[in-house]
Amino acid sequence: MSRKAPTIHDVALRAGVSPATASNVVNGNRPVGEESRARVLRAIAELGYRPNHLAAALRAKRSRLIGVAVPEISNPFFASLVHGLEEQAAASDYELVLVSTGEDGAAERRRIEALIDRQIEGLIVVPSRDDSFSALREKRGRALPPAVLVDRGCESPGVDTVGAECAAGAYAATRHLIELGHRDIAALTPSRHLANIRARIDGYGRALAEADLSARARVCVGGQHIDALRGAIEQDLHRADRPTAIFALTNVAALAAIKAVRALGLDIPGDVSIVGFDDFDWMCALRPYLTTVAQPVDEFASSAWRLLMQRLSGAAKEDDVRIELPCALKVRESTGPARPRLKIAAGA
Amino acid sequence: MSRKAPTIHDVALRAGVSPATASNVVNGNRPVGEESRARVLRAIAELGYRPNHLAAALRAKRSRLIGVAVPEISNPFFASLVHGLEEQAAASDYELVLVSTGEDGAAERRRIEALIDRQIEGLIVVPSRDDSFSALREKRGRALPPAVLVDRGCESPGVDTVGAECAAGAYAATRHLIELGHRDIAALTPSRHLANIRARIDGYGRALAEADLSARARVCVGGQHIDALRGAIEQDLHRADRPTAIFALTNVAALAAIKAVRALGLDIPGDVSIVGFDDFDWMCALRPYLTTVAQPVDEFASSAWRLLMQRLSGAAKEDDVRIELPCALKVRESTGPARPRLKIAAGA
DNA sequence: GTGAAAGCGCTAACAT
DNA sequence: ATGTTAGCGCTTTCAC
Repeated sequence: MSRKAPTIHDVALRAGVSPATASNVVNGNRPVGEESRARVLRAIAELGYRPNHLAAALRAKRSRLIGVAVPEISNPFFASLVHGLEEQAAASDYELVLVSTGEDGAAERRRIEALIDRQIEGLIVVPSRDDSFSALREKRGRALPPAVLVDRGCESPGVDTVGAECAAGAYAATRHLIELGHRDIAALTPSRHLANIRARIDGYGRALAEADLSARARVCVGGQHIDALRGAIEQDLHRADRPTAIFALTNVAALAAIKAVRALGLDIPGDVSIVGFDDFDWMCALRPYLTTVAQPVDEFASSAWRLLMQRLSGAAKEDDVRIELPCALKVRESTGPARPRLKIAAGA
Repeated sequence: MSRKAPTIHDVALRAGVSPATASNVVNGNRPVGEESRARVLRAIAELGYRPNHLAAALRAKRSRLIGVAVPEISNPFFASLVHGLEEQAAASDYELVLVSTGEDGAAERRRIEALIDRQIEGLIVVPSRDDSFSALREKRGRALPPAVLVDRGCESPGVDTVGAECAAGAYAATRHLIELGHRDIAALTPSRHLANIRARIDGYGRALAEADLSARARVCVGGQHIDALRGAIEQDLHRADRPTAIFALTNVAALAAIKAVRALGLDIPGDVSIVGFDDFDWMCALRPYLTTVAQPVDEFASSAWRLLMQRLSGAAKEDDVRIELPCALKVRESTGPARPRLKIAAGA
């Protein structure tokens, strides 16, 4: 270790000016004369001075830190979201403090409170439950920083939100399946507790209803874990009146559905068609390329960032802003015409 | 906005003790009497006091912030790494500040310096180049926090590193291909500039050499971008003596190889076998399940964290610690026996 | 345009 | 076991 890092005081000393002036050179808060500026700059270079953001943040009450909380970083959807947010942060001279909540309410609250205790200026959250944020506010009173909820909790009062038109996306996907002649279409979902999931179920239900298929609606709820999801849909697939198509309501559900169908030796889309949710590279690498409802995740990130910056600048109006972005149905190879069911597992 | 948040001073006042005692209750730095402790705790609850980590960090010179820099968050390998690190952080009462460097040296330096200016206590980096860290140290002198390099730069002096036994992994993969009868095995890689990639190339070369196939070695360098990679290997695939197997040295290269092979209407593994690198869920969802060299990414995270914590506690010895974890060859469906080449694109 | 002085909220000496 | 004091490094009044 060399001697301790130079402070702005050292810079000021060496430049023969006051700390205030040195500070003003570093972060142009006030105009500084040609002469002084040059000397300060020189001193900075000579000393290798670097500002201490912590101290600046404490004094100015601006940490330039944004807290980000997602349920699970390795989920490609959330990973893409974080990626987009990081890009925005880098461009606006902010840093991201990232926590993972694991779809667990208690852990979520602890992690988000840790973020707040660190004086983050704003919060971007994919909550584990729709009411997570309201619950948090109840606990913390008005001491919450500006926040934007993404993907989930899109009806939460008192906070801006960004989500997708899930009902429309799900409707389009289900229509697609119906037009292919499917009449037994199962929806596979981790839970029914999230509004965005319920919107997907609604879209699915509406498409069925329009085709007079309401009686055949079946929503298979499999839980968060992929193995549980897979087990749940596998049971359904074992029935004599097994579905000829599965609409997976999340990307994890899609993976589970694929594995279940494979495990039973059924062909995609020959025996069972599959529509997934979300979209990323690996979905169109291996066969069959997955038909899916793509959410505009990059726009999620940029919209959430924009909303948050507006709140931080105080330029936002009182009302909560609700952004709903359209989904896009990507028809690829995992969906095909319905065929009469054969007995399953009748050999290779 | 309600009135400003209570400080530890307010707590002390209300509990009728000194700020020091209140502080000691909050973060058990020194023992506190039963009586005082109870009153402080009550004051904290009544006031809804929350400590300001920024101020604590400034004073104690311990930010409990760890900087993490990865080339690209949405790459599933890095996403898993970050996920693992976040788990460790949550368990040790640290927070992660995450930046993305985009495989770009200049951006990397800027982002990492931003991290340092925020007084992070330690740094976990997947550098964009093997010498990134040395270059950084040159610029910043000894003012660098303890750091651990993961995956890349594993020979950098003056810093602990965690990586995989890439040469052994690549050797095993290539042997596997050779045992299947392949003699024209192309290696596809984004670049040759990273030591871990070179180790993979070495392992590949050694296996070829042992089988007297050195003359047929071909390393196809395609660049960072997936389309470029794909174009590069597609060219190779167009040649009359096209490879019957491709060993993709990264997960992005694997994706590119698959797309290229598909685009030419070739069958995997019938016409071309493929071995990938890294391992994650989607690799064994769609067909054919990808044969791959799996790196122990969770162990990367836990080892890196452990090393960093040791440095932070001062318990580490002087010497750089080098951890090399074994890879595992996962033989699945994308590799099969070599078949004589037929003319390509001869119709459906 | 510049400087002096006063803290931001907290913890670490040094007392007792 | 507890209190008193003095800052951490910075920015911001308030003067000039």
